[in-house]
Amino acid sequence: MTQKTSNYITKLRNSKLRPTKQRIKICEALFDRSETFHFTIRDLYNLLTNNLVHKISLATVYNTVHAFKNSGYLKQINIDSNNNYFDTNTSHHHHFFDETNNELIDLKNEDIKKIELKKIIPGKKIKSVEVLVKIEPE
Amino acid sequence: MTQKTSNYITKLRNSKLRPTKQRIKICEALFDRSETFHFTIRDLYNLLTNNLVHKISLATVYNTVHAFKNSGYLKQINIDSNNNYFDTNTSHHHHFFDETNNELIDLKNEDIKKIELKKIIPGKKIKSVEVLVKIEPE
DNA sequence: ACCTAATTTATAATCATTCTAAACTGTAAG
DNA sequence: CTTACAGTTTAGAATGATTATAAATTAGGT
Repeated sequence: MTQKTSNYITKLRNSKLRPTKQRIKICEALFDRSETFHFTIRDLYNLLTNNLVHKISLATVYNTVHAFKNSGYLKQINIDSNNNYFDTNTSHHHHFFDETNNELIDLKNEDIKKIELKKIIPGKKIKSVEVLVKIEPE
Repeated sequence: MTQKTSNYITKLRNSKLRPTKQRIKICEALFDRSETFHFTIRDLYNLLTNNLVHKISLATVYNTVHAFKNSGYLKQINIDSNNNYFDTNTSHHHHFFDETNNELIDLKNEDIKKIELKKIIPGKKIKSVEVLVKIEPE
């Protein structure tokens, strides 16, 4: 077994999932990359079923992606109600979004000046601060 | 005809919509308010059909809200894929979102220190910068 | 190799949203 | 004031994403 595969098995076990053939294939599609990967469930499903002999059902893709999201191995990005994206970059960061081609680009936390709020909500604490920068051709 | 009603008719005409009974009712529900109103289409539909004798169809609510969004009289707020909100506050501002009760709170642009990006995308210009602050009980 | 609980899968169900086409209405011309 | 017609409303159908179901299959321990 390769180092990569045993790494996937660890991720799966940490997500309370047994390492099955289908889930390993999903891990390969998601994590065997040099760049971060922004995708919709449909993107991932198409990628998996176009390239592989053994089909993986849509339900399994949904279940596995959501388990990884819940265990912190994937981040969900909220752009708008039409596009539900996930991100393999789980560090604290933000995004550019180009609506002309639905392209997402990471904006590293250090590439944005610290966000300072002058307003607080009594009885509430801040859970997260997300910035979305929409861009368009010049 | 009241001042308010003629204001609604102006909004409708500017949105390329004829002022019909249904659309005036929708305007009253949306714009006859002292505070900004955050709502989903379903919220608005329930509000309209619970309180009024004459029913308004869901399709008309969708059509009218989207026309107002396109003409700039409403702003769409992207929280997550489950909740598609609209906002009667069309000024440049941001939001707090409390997931425990799905409550949205405005964060005025002057209540946040100017956001400065150290990264640019060649060939692209910035269209909008949206900040979403998720909060939770302390 | 067996047992059992977890998993996969096709399919159905659900939910938000959009589409459709027939009935209705606002508007402007006569 | 009436008419004509394009715009509007509406119920219901269609769509598309997501979730649920339940029967067949599989993983992991004994």
